Amino acid sequence: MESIRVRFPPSPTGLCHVGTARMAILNYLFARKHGGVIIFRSEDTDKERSTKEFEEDIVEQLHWLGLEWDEFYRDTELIDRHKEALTRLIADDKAYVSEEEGKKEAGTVVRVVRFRNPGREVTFNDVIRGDISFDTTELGDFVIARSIDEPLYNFSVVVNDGTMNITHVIRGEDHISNTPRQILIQEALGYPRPIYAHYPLFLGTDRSKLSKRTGDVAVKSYREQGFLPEALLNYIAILGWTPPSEQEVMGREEMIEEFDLKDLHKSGAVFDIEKLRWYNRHYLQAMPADLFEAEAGKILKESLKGRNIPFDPSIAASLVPVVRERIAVWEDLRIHAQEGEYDFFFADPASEPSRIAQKGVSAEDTVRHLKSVKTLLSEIPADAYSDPEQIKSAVWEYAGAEGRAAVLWPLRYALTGRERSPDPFEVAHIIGKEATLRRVDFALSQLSKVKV
RNA sequence: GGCCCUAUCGUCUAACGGUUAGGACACAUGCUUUUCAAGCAUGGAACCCGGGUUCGAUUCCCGGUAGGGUCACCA
Repeated sequence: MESIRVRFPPSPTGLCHVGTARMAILNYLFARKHGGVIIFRSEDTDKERSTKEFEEDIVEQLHWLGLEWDEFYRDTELIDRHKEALTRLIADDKAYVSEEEGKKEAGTVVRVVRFRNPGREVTFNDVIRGDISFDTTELGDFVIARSIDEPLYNFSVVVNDGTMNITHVIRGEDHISNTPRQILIQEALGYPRPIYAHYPLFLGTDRSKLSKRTGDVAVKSYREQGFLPEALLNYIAILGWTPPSEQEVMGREEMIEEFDLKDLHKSGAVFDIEKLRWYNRHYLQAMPADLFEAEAGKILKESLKGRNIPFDPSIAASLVPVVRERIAVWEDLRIHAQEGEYDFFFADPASEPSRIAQKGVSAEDTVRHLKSVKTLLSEIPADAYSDPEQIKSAVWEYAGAEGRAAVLWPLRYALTGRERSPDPFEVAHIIGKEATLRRVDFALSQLSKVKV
């Protein structure tokens, strides 16, 4: 077979959505697998709805996902070849100019170009679905151009695909019903028929076509929420495709290696954000520590600033493992940070006296425990705080003897001022000996107030 | 409504006539160094219905039902 040529033909009438991304990903994997050429073609035929901004967004988001292409075109810049084809069709009497009432404004007369439909059955083979047949007589002499200068989508794609020697048309099944009329035009123009593969659409949670109504669809919005491109790429590719290895987590190269159109599914799949989050957590775990630290630090710093809490980069650095196991998406960290979940790492908490004691444990016992713990913690050298295990072993025997909850809860609360937090040893390790002892002292002073 | 497509746990899926119908996400319970998170273990959870074909159908065929897509001078 001659070399493979595929296309990404988004229409720039909206932000890049996950459906656009999927179309690009599937074409990309296929082309790269076979060493083919990828053509990005902005289908801006509809001048009223198409904008430069949308086109830029699509290009930007696809690049963000790590996709590339070899050639770039805009449909409107291809008008000469559309006109040539249209003229030829009319000259051959395969299309004709028709004067009729304008649909947009009643009473006006327009001259549209209609395709002379031979009216026969069209059967085409779809790699994913097998043979599909349509009786095209019901289509009638459909309109292919508003005027000689304004070709319509179904006409211009055929000319574009034909003149660009596209060999494989891989697109969503919403185009199945366009295929027979495109084939008719294609045959009238004498272009070879490409190989078709129509994959099913992503579904929203209500099982209808995924749209703004049924879920978040803009790639940009996932990006802003802090999803990683690898995660989105992996999830979108795998949803509706089972590679031979049946692996779910795969990087780009691995996916290219395994890709085959035949393995695409025939039925639609619900786009599940929970599973996407799971993928994202996975890729966040795999992220190099320094990159993770940079991003996490940025978010923490920004959040702390709003509450006038001093940011300490070295503390932020040691927070990497703590944060890493608590978030699936960067947005989670933003929310947690905003709720003050990490404030105590950077500034002493204002412990509520009434919450220091573990439920059911008296203030007297709690004071006794905290004092003992303080002694134990002050006896170990400051550099032992570099290892949470050493802190733990200093206190562990005592806690075991007196009741872990009774001892450890007040310690943890004294250090964090929160009902929920990482364990006290991890916290002590991060804030260091000095702050640890200071916070225990403060809790003790708070308790003395409540005792009266 | 016409035409086209589809049909396994809540969701994503495996199975290519014979399986205790497998896995992942989510969920529930338990465990681990109080709480939270993570991790680990365990558990509940599916073959749309009816006819055929066959010794035997989740699997093949037909019909029904349900869901989706599409019916523009949008793409």
